[in-house]
Amino acid sequence: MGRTPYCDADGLKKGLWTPEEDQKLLTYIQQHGHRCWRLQRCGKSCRLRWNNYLKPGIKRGRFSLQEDKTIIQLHALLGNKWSAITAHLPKRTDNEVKNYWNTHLKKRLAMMGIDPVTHKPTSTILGSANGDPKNALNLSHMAQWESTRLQAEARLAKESQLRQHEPGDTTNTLAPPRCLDVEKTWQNLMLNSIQGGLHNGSFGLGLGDNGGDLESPTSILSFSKSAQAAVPTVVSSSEFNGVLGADHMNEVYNTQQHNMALDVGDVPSTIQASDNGDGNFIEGIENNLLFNNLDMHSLSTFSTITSTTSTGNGESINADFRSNLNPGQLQAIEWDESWQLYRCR
DNA sequence: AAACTTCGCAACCGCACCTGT
DNA sequence: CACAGGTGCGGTTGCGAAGTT
Repeated sequence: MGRTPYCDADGLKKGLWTPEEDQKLLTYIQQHGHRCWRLQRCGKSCRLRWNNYLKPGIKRGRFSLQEDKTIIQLHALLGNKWSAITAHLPKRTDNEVKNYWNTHLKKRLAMMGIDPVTHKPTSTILGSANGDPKNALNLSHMAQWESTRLQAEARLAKESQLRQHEPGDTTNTLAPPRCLDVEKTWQNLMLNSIQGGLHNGSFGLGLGDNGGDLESPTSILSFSKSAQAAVPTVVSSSEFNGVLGADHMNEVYNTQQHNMALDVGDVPSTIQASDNGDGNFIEGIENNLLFNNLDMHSLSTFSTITSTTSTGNGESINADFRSNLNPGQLQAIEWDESWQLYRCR
C-alpha cells in the first residue's frame, strides 16, 4: 500500500517510509528534538511522518464507537476542520480522522440517507424523486437501524471488555462480538432498488440469480438446516417487496445457503432467509426479537414472522408464521470463522 | 487463474500563516 | 518592513490489497 519510493528534483527521497527510515528519524528526533526536519527527505515529509505515525501515544487501528460518534457530531458542528475535530480525539491524527471520515463515515451517513455535508436527511430528496414515500420510510428505518446498531456495538464491546476482566471465567466459549456491519447490506439494498427499479410502488429488492446479494459478514446468527426446516418456505421468486414494519426496528441480513440469519443483540429485527437451496426464500420478521446475550431460551420471544413476496407476475403472497421456530431444536451456538457468523446447531 | 475494478490509506501538494533574521 | 524557511491544515493522489467478474 502507499507509494513506491522515488526522489524529487532535489534528490530528496519521497514515497513510503521504510522501517529503517523511521528508525533513523526517531533516533534523530531523540538526539536533536523537533527541529530541523531535513534529513534525506524534505522537512515536511519528516514532520508529517513524525506527527502522524512515529510520535509516541498515537492510537492506530479501528475507531471505537465513541470515536465514531464524536467525529460525526463534531463534523456536524465544525465541518472539515480536522485539526479541531482531532483535538477532541487526543490520540488520533487529523490525517487519520480525515481518511476515516472520507472512507467510512461519509459513506455510512450517505447510506443512511443523511447528507454528509449538511448532516441533514436526504430522504426527502430520494423519496420525492421517485414519488415513493416508502423509500423515505426505509431511509428513516436505516437511521434508526444504524443508531441501534451503534448502541448494540457499544453494549457488545462493553460486555467483551467485562469478560476480559474476569480472569477465572473460562465459560465464555463464544468468539468476541463482531461488528454489526450494515453498510454493505444497505449498499446492496439501495443499489438493487435503484438499478432494479421499484416494484409495485414499494421498496424493491432484486435478489438476482444467486439470491445472495445481501451480505452481512459479521455478527449474524445462523440456523442450521434443522432449525430452518421448522419454518415453512413461502414462494419461489427472484424478486420480492420487502415489508419493513413502520413501528419496529428492522434489519435485513444475508443468509447463506441453507441458513437463516438472526442478528446478535437485543435489537428487534427483521430476518431474511434467502435461497435455501431450491430458490425459495423467506423475508421479514418484526416484533421484538429479543435475542439477548445469545440466550437460546429467548427464542421463545420469537413471536411473529411475516413475509410478503412478489411472485414476479404482479401478485404478492403474504405469510405469517407464529412461533414456528422451536428453540428445543437448537443444541449449540458456535462461531464459524470461515463464514464469520454464529451458527446454531 | 487471470484480468479488471474497487477500496483503504499513506503520503504528497498547495496554500495560508507563523517566526526568526 | 521584507524575506525565507518552518509549520499547520485541508484536499488530493496513487499504490497495494481485496474483491469481483
